[in-house]
Amino acid sequence: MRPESDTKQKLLTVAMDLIWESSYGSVSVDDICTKAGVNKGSFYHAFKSKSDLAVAAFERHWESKRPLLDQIFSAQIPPLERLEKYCQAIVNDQKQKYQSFGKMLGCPFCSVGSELSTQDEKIRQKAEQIAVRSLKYLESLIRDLAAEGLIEAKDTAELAEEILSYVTGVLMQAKIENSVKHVERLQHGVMRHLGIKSPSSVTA
Amino acid sequence: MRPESDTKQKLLTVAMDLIWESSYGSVSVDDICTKAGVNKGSFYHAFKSKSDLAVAAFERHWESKRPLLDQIFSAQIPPLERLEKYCQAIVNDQKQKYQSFGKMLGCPFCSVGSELSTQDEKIRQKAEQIAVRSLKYLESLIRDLAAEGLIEAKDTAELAEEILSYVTGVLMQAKIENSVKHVERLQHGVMRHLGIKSPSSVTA
DNA sequence: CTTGCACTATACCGACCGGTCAACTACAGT
DNA sequence: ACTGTAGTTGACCGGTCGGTATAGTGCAAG
Repeated sequence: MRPESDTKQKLLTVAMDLIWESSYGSVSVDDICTKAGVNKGSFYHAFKSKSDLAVAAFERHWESKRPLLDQIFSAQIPPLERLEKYCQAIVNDQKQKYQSFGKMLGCPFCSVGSELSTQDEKIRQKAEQIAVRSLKYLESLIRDLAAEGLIEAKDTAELAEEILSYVTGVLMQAKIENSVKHVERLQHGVMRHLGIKSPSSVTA
Repeated sequence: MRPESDTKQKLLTVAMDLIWESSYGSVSVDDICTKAGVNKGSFYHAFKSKSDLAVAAFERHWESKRPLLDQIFSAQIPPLERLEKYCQAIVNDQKQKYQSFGKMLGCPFCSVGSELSTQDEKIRQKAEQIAVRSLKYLESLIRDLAAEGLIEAKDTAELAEEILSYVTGVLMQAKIENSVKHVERLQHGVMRHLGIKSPSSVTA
């Protein structure tokens, strides 16, 4: 086929969708192949295992989100506004998924990471790597918030980890509660953790 | 057998252990039966499905933790000390599991809840119920902290949800990172979220 | 002794699992 | 036209899945 590897791309997209909607364990290779319109043999020509596909799907999903993240966390934007946009992007994403699927899906990296971290080391490492990448955005944001005197941060790295834990925790609880309500207060909770009082701008 | 249902108890305990160590999807009914020394027939005499067993195991695990929780959150203890003990209990539990299994296991309710919330409504509801029970402890604690003037809490329920999200988020990240380091800062992070400065007592 | 019942034991079910394989196709370089 | 190779196809593998069927056990009440 001409288009490089159409098959690979299709498999990655479909795998991410299916696994995000249910779980790694409950989605079979056949499920993925069927929905992607790809034969079993082609699957194993493109990826050497189901686990391998999951790792690649993680990477691809992150890459697909990067442009938006780079935009949100742009140094051109005042840090407080970055924070707002970040939280809003998460909330919007979750709401959109909720409308599509009728249920809260949470963070795919965390859901699968939490499911498989004790069993599949490669997937655990990938989930960890993505957490580390997320922390880079947050650390930079926190430093800039401190530079503007909005917060006092002696321990930037630790604070970033706390924020990430909180954000992912909220998404997990929202999934368990299967409700958007919880996640809508995300920004408020993040602000409280950072010790920022402000009602800030409207941003609407 | 005399001892009521020894079989049932054994299955519940073994199921919790195995599922906590790996995941719901990767533990089979046969695995559970073998490790519990129970035959398949007896399993399905005691529980009508694997999912049913999981729900019962959740309930049993919570009940086994209740005495400790009631003790930690006793109104006889100053609220700040309750908070410290709560965090310490979690850290100790995680460390102990880490030593036993060589890996971080996180919170079983959250791991399984996150894995199955979109697929098994009964398990989702059980996980949610346990979250609600946990919130009761936290809300009461927060009210008492406010009564002592240690924090200002207009929105007790929301604050309790935030703390629970943070705590479970930390446990999940610790599992993904497979490190105790992260979870050791739990108390510090909780204090920050509550806006309590104090280095407080040593408690060591 | 006999009946009834809670519980156990094991063989078994069809469906499905992740993964393999050899035959095949399409196309690039020669 | 010939060959090497990347990619495709679908039948097929042994094993395992959650769950069932049925026969058998020990025991307490009649």
